[in-house]
This record gives sequence, C-alpha cells and structure tokens, in this order.
Amino acid sequence: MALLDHLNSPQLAAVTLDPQHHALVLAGAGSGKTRVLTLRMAWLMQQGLVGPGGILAVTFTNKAAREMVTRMTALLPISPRGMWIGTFHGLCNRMLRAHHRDAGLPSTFQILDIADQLSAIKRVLKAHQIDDEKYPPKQVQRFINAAKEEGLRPGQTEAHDSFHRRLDEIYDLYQTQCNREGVVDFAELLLRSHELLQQQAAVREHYQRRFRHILVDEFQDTNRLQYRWLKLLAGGGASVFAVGDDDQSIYAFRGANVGNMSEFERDFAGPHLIRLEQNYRSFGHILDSANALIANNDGRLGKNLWTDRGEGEPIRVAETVSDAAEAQWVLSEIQSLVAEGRLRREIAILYRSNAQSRAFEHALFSAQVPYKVYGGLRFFERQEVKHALAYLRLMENPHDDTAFLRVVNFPTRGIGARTLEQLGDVARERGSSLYGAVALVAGKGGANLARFVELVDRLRFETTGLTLPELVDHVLQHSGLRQHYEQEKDGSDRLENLDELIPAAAAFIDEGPMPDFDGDGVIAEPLPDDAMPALAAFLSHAALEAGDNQAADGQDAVQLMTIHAAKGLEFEAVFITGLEEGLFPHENSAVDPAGLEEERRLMYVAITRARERLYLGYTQSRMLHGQTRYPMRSRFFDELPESCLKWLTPRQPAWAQGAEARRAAWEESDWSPRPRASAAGASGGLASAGGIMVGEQHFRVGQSVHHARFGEGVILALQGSGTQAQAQIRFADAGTKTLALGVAKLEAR
DNA sequence: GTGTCCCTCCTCGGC
DNA sequence: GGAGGGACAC
Repeated sequence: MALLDHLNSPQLAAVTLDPQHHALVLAGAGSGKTRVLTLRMAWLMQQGLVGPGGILAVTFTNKAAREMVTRMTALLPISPRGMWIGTFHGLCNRMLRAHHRDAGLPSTFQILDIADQLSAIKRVLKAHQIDDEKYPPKQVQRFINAAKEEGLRPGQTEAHDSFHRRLDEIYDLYQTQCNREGVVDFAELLLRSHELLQQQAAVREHYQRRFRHILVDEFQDTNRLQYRWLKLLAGGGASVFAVGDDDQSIYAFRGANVGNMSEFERDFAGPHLIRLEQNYRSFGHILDSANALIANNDGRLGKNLWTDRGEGEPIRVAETVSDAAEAQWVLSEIQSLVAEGRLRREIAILYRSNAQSRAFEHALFSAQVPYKVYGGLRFFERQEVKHALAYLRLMENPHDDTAFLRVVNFPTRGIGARTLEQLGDVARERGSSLYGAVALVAGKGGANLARFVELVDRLRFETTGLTLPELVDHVLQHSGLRQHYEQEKDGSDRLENLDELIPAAAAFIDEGPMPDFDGDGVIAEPLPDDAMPALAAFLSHAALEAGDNQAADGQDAVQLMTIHAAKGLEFEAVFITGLEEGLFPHENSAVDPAGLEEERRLMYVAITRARERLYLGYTQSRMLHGQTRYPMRSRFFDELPESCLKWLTPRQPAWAQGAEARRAAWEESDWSPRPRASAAGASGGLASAGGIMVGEQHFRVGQSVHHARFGEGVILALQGSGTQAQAQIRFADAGTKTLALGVAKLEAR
C-alpha cells in the first residue's frame, strides 16, 4: 500500500500495530516521529477502523498540531473539521466552551495568559493587604500553577508550615477572584476539564464512547494532570498511542513529568514498546557524540541512535578569549559556509540563554549578514495589542477586572490610584466586579469612571452586527487607542501592530467557521450565529496562540535561538555556543543531579539538531549581568568522544581554565601553560578541574559544597590564593554568596 | 494625577 | 547591560 512505502520495520510495526493495543513509541531525534504519528492516524482511517470523529490527537504546540493536520490532509482526502487535533489547552478550551454550564463557567469565560495571571495575583495580594515581599507575586504564581498541575485545589496542597498554609490561602483567594470574574488561567483549563470529565458521568461517557484512538505527541513533556486527563478519556476502552523520547525531556522545570512514560507502561498493562532508533538526519560523528553524552544519565529507558549515512565531518571545537571573539569566530565560519554555497537559513546559532544573542547580533549586523532572532515578545503579548484586546474582553465580559484595570485609565482619562482604590473597596464590600461597582463611587473620579463604563457599553452597542474585522477596527478607532499612539512620539511601531489586529481578525475568520464544539450535537449546545461567538473565539485564539514573534520576511537569514526553542527543528550546520560551566550547564541547575541531567538532555537536543556540520564554542571571559566572568569550559566536553572532535584551537588542560588560571597567567605574564603547584596531579578527567588549595582542602569551580548555615551549593568562581582565597558560591536556598575560604567552614560533597 | 529617575534583579518558556 | 517597578517631583 502506497501509504506505507519507505518505512523501516519498527516504523511499519508502529503504524500498523493492532488497533486494540496501546503503544509507547520511543522515538529518537530525527527518527521520523511525526511521520509515524500521522501515518498511524491515516492508516487507521484508511482501514476503516475509525472515522475522523473517533480520533483525538494531542500535541504541545499549535505549530505541531498544524503540521499534523497539514500532513494528514496530504495523505488522505478528508476534512480535519470533525477531528480533535490540537494542543492540550486548545482541546480543553473546546470542551469547556461546549459544556460551560456543567463546568461551572459563564459562556463568556476569558483566558488569562501568564502576564494576566500575574496581575490578577498582584490584585489579590493588594486587596487582602498581603505583604508582597514575603509573598512575591511570581512565587505565588509558581505555587498556584504547580498545585493545579498536580490536580490540587485550595486546601489540598501540602501545607506543612505556616508559610505554605498562607500560600494555600492566597491560592484560595485567587481562585475565588477568578471565579467571580469569569476568567481561567492556562492550568485551570486543564484542571476544569479534568474535573468536568471526572464529575459529570454523562459528559465523560460521551467522550469515552466517541474517542476510540488517542494519540499523544511529545509524551515526555506531559505533566501529571495531563496524564490523568488522558487516562480518564481513555477509560472507555480507547487505544492510546504515545510517542516520546525521554532523552529529550527538557521541560521538567515547568512541570513535565518524564515518569509518565514508565507509569504509562504500568497503567496500560505493558503496552507495546517500539523503539525508533534509525536516524535520518545526522552523520555518524554527530550521533556518536550525542549517544556518548547521554549515556552519562541514569534511569533512561535506553536507546541508541544510528545512521547508515557514514561518519561525516568531525565536530569542530574552538576556544576563544571573549564572548565578542566567540561571535567573530562564529561569523567567520558562517561566512565560509555561505561561500561554499550553503543557505543561511540552514545555519543556526544556539545558546543557553537569551542574553547571549547580543554578541552574535552585533557581529552579524556589522558584517551585514542577514539573521533572525527567535524568542522575545510575540504579537498578542505586545502592550498595545493587549490593550486593544482588553477593550474587546470587556465588551464580551464586563466583570473581567484584569481587563478593566488595564484600560480603565488608558488612554488617560483622569482616573487615578485613589479613585481606583475607592472603587476596589466598594466592589469588595458588595462582592461585585469593578464594573458593577462604578455607580457607587461619588465625586469627580466617579464621573470619570461612569464615562468609561459608558464608552465600553457604547462600543458594544455600536458594533452589534458588524463582522469581526469591522468590530476590531471600530474599537481601535473609538476607544482612543489609535489616537493615543498617533500622538505618542516613537508610537508608529505600536500603531502598526495595533492596526495589524484587523487583518489578524480577518485571517482568523477566513481560517474557517468556528469549530463545531461537538459535531454530533447530542451534548454540546448549539451556538447562536452572530458576531459574539466570533469575538469570543478570537479572544481564545489570542490567548492560546500568542502568534509569531517576528513576521517571516522571506529573507534567507541565519537563525538565532535558544536550545529550548530549537527543539524539533533541524539545520545543516549548527553552532552550540557558550559551553562554559555556570552557563551550560547553567549554575542554577548544576546544584542538584536532576538539574544536571536535564542540562545534559538539553545538550543532547542541541547536538541532534545538526545534519552535517556541528561546531562547539566556549570562551575564556564573558560579560554576564554587567560583570566579567572567567568560566571553565563545560564538563560536557569530557563526555564527548575525542575521536569525533577536531580542535581548531589547542585543547587546554583543565587546570588552565577559570578565574584562578587567568589571574595566575596574568600575574606571571607567562602565557606558556604549565601546571601550578596548587593543582598538582591534575591531568585530565572530571575530578581534576583545576582549582585551588586552602589548607588541606582543594576547591574547584563546579564543585558541590555544604555550608552549615547556607546549605547545599555549588562553586561558581574562585579567586585569590592562601588566606586571601575567596569563592563565589551559589546556594540552593540562600542565593549567591562570596565567602572567604580560609574562614568559611565548607564541606566538599 | 502624571511623568521621570533610580534601584533591583536576572535561565530555559508553550499553552 | 537592560527592563520593569517603586519612589518622588511636578
């Protein structure tokens, strides 16, 4: 059958697995994962084993979902309309819209993005006079989201001390506020949807009957709640086809639980485990390096990538004197690659943190090499766009206090902090929204508030019956936003973005009618056919899909991005830069073994992005937080097979690395490296990474230490010697401290 | 009520 | 080094 041509045998086994069986597909980088996933769906339908309505396919990003739909429709002449293919959040939103009453939500519920959520939390703290220094909003936000991702409601979190009991109370206050305002945050979409399925038998049974095949992409990135949601949906006998790679799990820091992979094996009674290990992307040296590196991690499910493409070029490594020099090196290599005829868009510069992009941008810009930086603010996250959306949200749901506060005095209309404080007090007393309390504020402030409410009501009234793009245009014009940015100096960029909302709305409408929330209409309620659902859907879209961060200009440009952003992508040539202790592995992650393993997986992801050429760079000195650091080269170099590497600069022994070595070299004005007495015996290998002796103790950068008061930490930098010796140490709980090694009692770990 | 300066803090980031 | 938030002057 044409559908199955050119598949290797594990791929074929996965695609044509008995439809009754569950499967866990361990799909290595570049092993044809997306192809297997889409072919599996196509095969099931082509064999008549399931119709489009019986499939639920879930991904993490909108991009991945779109790609799946595109590939699918290329394989089979079907409309993806009846199919549930989307992100976890997108699908949960769809379910909650259809069953909002059963889920206890207003039909007009709005979605808070992370920024909206943070401002909602700040309001909670303020309204209840909670000290925001003791309970920093960001920390409260992390606590709430982590609790929700574990499926925990207020009162159910582990409150073993007064601090956490208070956090739990704040969580409760926050949730009450969200419920009153009719808003849900991202984690709430998941949690509500899970509770809906759990508590409403009719809804649960409906979807369990409907979905016969559940497919999950990037399964290693699922959190506990997402896994429970899947389990609940599969509870009616559906087959689950989970595809993932434990070695590419790089999102534990935001709640991903790789443990779901082994749990899946248990819960689904030993599913068929299929390994896709043949790599169609990279040459041998690249894969050998990736395999050797990742072998240093414990508890892997186990997998070894191989290729029949041959060894290819060695991996080129360079040490440079500074971050600027590193950028110059990368630039000159890129110029040679381009001269050889490679496309710039096939070349990627990868880094651990966004701050590193500046040096590369500077070098590329000066040399007039086109480049594109990924990351940063995206369209729907821009201030001016969020302002416009806030007006739209208020028209849809006037009790959305977050939206209210964002624009109540923007553009300024004489409503200040004092007036808003009064308004807040009144609203709290009456338990109403800010909008609902406006009439009770007297005086000049009250009159201004009344004018604002009139404006919103008028906008709603005037736009009835308009199409979505017309509606948006009207609001931009009559809210005063457009005039505001016209008058503002340097406001032209913002004005452009603002106006871009109109075509964005038009494009949204063109993408097709609103998804029928549930095609069979048995449970879902029919929706009225006027502009309001379009607006509601558009607002969901804006929250769930923040849009591109930069318009694609079609120019052939070098790609700059973090390694996280590069996951899932591939390039002919890849530069992995800033391979230094403290940066990569990052100092915040090096304190515990789990963090270090995640850094190693990140390095694994970075290496496996390259098809033909791979370059590794590190530097002797780097500007970080406005300070110059003298880092050691990354420990990951010691985990790569020497036979795969080609050093473009001499490989310096480990003792010649780091601050102490630089200081010594400078003081002695002696650039011929030789071992120093303090590091005698150091001759390569992990344990010998330079450092200094203080009394009987030997310290080195990257070492884990214990301090009686500050707890566990890791040495970031060393300076001085003997009684003058100091160490900069990052402690897990106490932050970064500079300690005198002769005085501080440190235990080596 | 509004605008400006200074102080702080600092990974990775999709939905 | 640079963004964002709070304190303070107009």
